[in-house]
Amino acid sequence: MKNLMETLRQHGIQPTPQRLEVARYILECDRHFSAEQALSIVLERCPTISRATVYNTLNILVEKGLVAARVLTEGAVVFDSRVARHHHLIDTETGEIHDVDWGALKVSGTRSLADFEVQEYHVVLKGRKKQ
Amino acid sequence: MKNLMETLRQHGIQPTPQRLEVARYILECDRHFSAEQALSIVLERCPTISRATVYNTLNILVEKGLVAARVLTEGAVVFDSRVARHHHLIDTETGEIHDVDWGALKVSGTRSLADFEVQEYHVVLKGRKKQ
DNA sequence: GATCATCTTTAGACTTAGTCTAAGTCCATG
DNA sequence: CATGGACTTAGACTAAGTCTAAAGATGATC
Ligand SMILES: [Mn+2]
Ligand SMILES: [Mn+2]
Ligand SMILES: [Zn+2]
Ligand SMILES: [Zn+2]
Repeated sequence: MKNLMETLRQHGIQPTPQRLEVARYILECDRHFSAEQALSIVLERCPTISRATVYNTLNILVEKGLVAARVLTEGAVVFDSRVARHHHLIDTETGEIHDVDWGALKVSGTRSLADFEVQEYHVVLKGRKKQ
Repeated sequence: MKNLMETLRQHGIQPTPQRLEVARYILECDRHFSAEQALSIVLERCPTISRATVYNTLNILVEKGLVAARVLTEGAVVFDSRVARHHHLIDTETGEIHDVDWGALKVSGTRSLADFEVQEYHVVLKGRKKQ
């Protein structure tokens, strides 16, 4: 959607060609992707981009709140272009990660955790498609 | 507690000296530990044990239900000697992982997730100690 | 427009967690 | 004693990610 360059600027990120390619990938791709996935696709359009730049860019985007980094499965951090809070369901057969709307689940008790101040939480579900 | 050798046998695991050392570590250590942590401590008592054996043993213990493997933070799978279901709270300042009793939180809505059959779920909370 | 500082990118080395392999050890059984 | 199975070992290998040092681009200032 809307001007990528503008979006980056509004978030205080200098829009370089490399950063724009990474950001473009995020808009076009699956919601959840790893840094290595992003790297290999961005490389097709921008054959000289370095691994370091892709990782740096993703980390900047996380820092500035444009994507979220989530630790859901083994092996690689997953970047999530949906930053609004929601839960995740992992298909135990395929490994696919599905979003679960925040409103679909209700968690109670988080306010009463003894001497901890809870800043955020989310539910990680595992299951499989019916049938 | 109780005879380690017996426990392994009861779970269908051949109790070798190396496996007993790994199991002993689990009983004595922090509840949540990484494979590399286990390796470096077990090495002190059993200086020729190999990395492969420690990883293999941990994986067998998981398979047989004696410990649980959890993906909670970046960087390494965490093994959890408390296998009964519970939630986790990650201290954002120290990185420490704390257990939250299953009964302390209530999650509703997991049964009504459209075409998914939920097999298990847990809540991952982030926060910090009050004060 | 030339100068200089700062920001950014690059290739590749490096690190860490984890897996794999091939050879060797240690039984048990015939 | 021979064979086989289960187990361990060292070390090579892989994959994700970080770091570095040098080169390149940008931008403010004169
Ligand atoms: Mn790995
Ligand atoms: Mn790493
Ligand atoms: Zn998501
Ligand atoms: Zn736990």
